[in-house]
Amino acid sequence: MTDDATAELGDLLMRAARTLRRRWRAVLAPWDLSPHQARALGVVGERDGVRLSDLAEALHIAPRSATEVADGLQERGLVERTPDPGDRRAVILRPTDEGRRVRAEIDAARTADSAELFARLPAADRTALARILRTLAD
Amino acid sequence: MTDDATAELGDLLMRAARTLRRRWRAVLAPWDLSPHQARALGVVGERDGVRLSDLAEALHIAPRSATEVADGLQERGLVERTPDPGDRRAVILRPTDEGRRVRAEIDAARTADSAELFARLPAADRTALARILRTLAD
DNA sequence: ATCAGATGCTGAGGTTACCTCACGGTGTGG
DNA sequence: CCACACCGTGAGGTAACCTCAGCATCTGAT
Repeated sequence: MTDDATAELGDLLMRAARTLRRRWRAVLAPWDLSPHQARALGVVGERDGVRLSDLAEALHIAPRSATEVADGLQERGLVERTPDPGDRRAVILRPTDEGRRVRAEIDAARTADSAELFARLPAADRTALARILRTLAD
Repeated sequence: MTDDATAELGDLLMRAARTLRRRWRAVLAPWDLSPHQARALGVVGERDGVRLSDLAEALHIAPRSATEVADGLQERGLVERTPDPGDRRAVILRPTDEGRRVRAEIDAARTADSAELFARLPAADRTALARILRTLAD
């Protein structure tokens, strides 16, 4: 395979990712959440009770920025701040009941959309794709 | 394949794309250009002479924002604004000599990096990946 | 036991990359 | 020939990041 073809591979990968990102954004629209907020809600709901600093690490953003993401989610009533009983400096983020509900809905919608997109591929291709991508992702 | 596995496929695709994006950013560092600026330089150099509005369309941004991207590239001496002889409202962007040189260097570096990354894969996988991704990208 | 230094969150203020709106200059079709 | 559309840009706004400083709190070495 020539260099030219590998360069195109990068391009194709980017394009496919963009397709996925666009669909993801569309899936999210009904809840009026940004992809980043949805991801944050996912992190908070994953383990029940997450420190702000843990959220920052999970989202690869500065701790200060995690405060803002939490503010946004809290304003929408999806998460709440509670004091950490073990460390009075820290704040624990927990999903509210609605937060848990929304998270579950979004999760289902995302899974359904993903299934729909990848249904274009025969099963063998899906397996191959997964294997190949695993090799590429760091 | 279960829904769960297709959900993971989406995840893997995003992760691979992120790897690529990170590398791309690193490749670009020596020229102190953002990915977006590099892409803009690529567009301007591709067809010699591009309208600002064409640039906007190519980059999927508002015309007003293309002005700013052009400003940035012009400040670095990589492109220049020339009047469109056929339409006195319009501005044609052209790469300067250095712009052309930088574009070529970046292009070579990107191609080399892409080749290095995809060299992890056997040739058959590269072909398969290209075919599969083409199916997915819109 | 103490206290110097590290850690956790957030206010203040900055940057970047977008956006919309309004405008002046210019093309164009009825 | 002129109403209207279109080109680029100034003005001003927003979202999502950032750094730095500060306060409260924890922790380890002495």
